[in-house]
Amino acid sequence: MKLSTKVRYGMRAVVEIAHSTRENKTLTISTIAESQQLSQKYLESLLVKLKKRKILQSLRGQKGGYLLNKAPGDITVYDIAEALDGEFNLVDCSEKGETCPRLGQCSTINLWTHLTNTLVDEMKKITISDLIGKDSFDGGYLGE
Amino acid sequence: MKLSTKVRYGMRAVVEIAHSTRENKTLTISTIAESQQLSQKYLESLLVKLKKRKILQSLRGQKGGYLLNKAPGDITVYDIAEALDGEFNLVDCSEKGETCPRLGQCSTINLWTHLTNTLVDEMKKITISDLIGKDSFDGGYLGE
DNA sequence: TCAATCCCCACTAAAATACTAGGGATTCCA
DNA sequence: TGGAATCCCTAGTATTTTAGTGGGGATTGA
Repeated sequence: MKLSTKVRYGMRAVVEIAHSTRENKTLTISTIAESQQLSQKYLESLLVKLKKRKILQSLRGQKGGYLLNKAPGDITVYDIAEALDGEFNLVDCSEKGETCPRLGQCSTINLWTHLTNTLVDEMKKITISDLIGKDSFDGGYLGE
Repeated sequence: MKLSTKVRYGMRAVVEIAHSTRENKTLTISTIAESQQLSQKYLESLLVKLKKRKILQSLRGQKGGYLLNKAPGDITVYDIAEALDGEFNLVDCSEKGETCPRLGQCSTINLWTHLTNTLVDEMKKITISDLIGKDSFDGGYLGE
């Protein structure tokens, strides 16, 4: 069970854009694609999804590029993961339709939803601020 | 990102075996395979892994079958997940080798390890007791 | 002797992931 | 008006992971 590369690329792209936005600059697809070593086309497909979820905004034209659409503190890790991978769930909903013939009621489904919630809650607590603030680099919220 | 069927099947199998062990009975592969609707061969491959990790024990011969090898309270959800899917990690270790050329030091790797730890810690807190105790069925630790 | 685990292997099928590639429209600054 | 950028939609491929299926023979113990 691995996190998709989409989410990892997307997260790093948002972090890059956040730094740039802080300096009132836009960031172009080609710039990000180069720094992350992936194709412009593929990256574009990710950024479009993030824009649809209002996480990013974009400007067209010669001085165009991407910007954050919200304050870094208002963008959670979950927002980004959901935008790129869809709703987060460790098991498919169809599982709920299954019944455990031996136990009458399957006790494991509660376990999976509990674990899903644990992870989702944590992802919702962490924002882009936590990732770009200087404090976070050494000993902050996510530090060792 | 979904939990593998291995872990789901394996967890249910262990729960079944736990119930059976409580009554001092062994449980055969064929019995479990029937109740879970999967092939004996495939189930066998899962149970063998669980046995290697000392989660289960088995008896051969005519009255053979599977039993828990530990008290239910000593078997965590993580033990089972790790036995069947390998070490749990939301990102591959190779990620650590990557460096983010723009930021000097990539801040997202800490995020992924943090989330991995969050989930692993939670899985280690929950044991088979939590799943088979009558209390857990309504309003217990995992109830809802 | 028979019912069970044990152990090892080879193979397939299906699904998800991770891209690649192309093309044309629109916008906006210089 | 030209060029640099996003926008938008589509089709396809390649790789990897997951999820199994199937066979065969050895060992154990009531």
